[in-house]
Amino acid sequence: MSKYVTRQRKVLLDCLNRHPDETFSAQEIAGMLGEESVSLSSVYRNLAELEAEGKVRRTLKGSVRESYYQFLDGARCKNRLHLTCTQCGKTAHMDAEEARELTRSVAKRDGFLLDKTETILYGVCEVCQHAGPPEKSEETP
Amino acid sequence: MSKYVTRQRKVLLDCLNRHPDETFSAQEIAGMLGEESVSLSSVYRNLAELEAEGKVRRTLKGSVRESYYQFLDGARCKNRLHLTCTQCGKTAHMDAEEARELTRSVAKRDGFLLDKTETILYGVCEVCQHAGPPEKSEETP
DNA sequence: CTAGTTGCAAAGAGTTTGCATGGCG
DNA sequence: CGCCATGCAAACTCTTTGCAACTAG
Repeated sequence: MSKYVTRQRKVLLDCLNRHPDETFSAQEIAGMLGEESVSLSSVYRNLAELEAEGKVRRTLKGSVRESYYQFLDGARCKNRLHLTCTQCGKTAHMDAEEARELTRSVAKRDGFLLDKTETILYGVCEVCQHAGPPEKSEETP
Repeated sequence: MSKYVTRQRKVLLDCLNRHPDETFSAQEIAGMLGEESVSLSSVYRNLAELEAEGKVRRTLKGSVRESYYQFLDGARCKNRLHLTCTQCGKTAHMDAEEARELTRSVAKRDGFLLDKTETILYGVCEVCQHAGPPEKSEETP
């Protein structure tokens, strides 16, 4: 799709490459790049292109009507399932073997053909578990 | 929350009860009830209430910016994971034992604490697999 | 009668699009 | 120089909200 290598495109890709496991809204991304650097519409247009190329995944977070975009490292994501932390937003990759087992189990027991690219498992990652639950007002006395 | 039993509320609940495993957008629901029967805003307001009570789950489908609502049968969903078919939109329930195994596996191998209420596995259900892939234009010759 | 609900229309928020300008090749 | 990409602002869509009228209990 992309025929020209523009400054904006470079800045965006650079940013995504630096944050392979995180998800951001279009507005957050525009903010990270500096509002003056890339216009919001270009961010949207480029993300849409990247999504079509399979280099970026677009998800809908929580109950909000806002899209979140995540850079996909082809090699790391191949045949894996994603584990996204509902607290810090980072994504871990289930290893291929484990993913295969799950796929097999679901196929056998439920007759369900799991789609690895669409499915995301939500929960709390190791780091956040140890950090304890998010404090309600301040730290627990 | 709901203190009064209004006609609109009855109609909506009735409809949801009739379609426990399917997901619909607010507009689709309003349509099913008959536009003249319940106003769109009331549909939204009641769904929001039901969601807060945990009787309805709100998800964001595909890459669209539209919310989809699904009636949750408390008993059936307890401790289960949901398997939603990307083709027909219906949801099946992974049995409790299988869900427990998966939770355990993910905890041990990835240190990830799975959230059963948030996670939905996407894929193709048994029926749609046998029905073959969705025809592109018409039936395969 | 009183307080929760409804409907309508207007306000909001995120995303998309039309069009002129700008920049890559 | 030609065509793609950018920016801005207007257009869109889904969802929320304010407010007066309505109605369940």
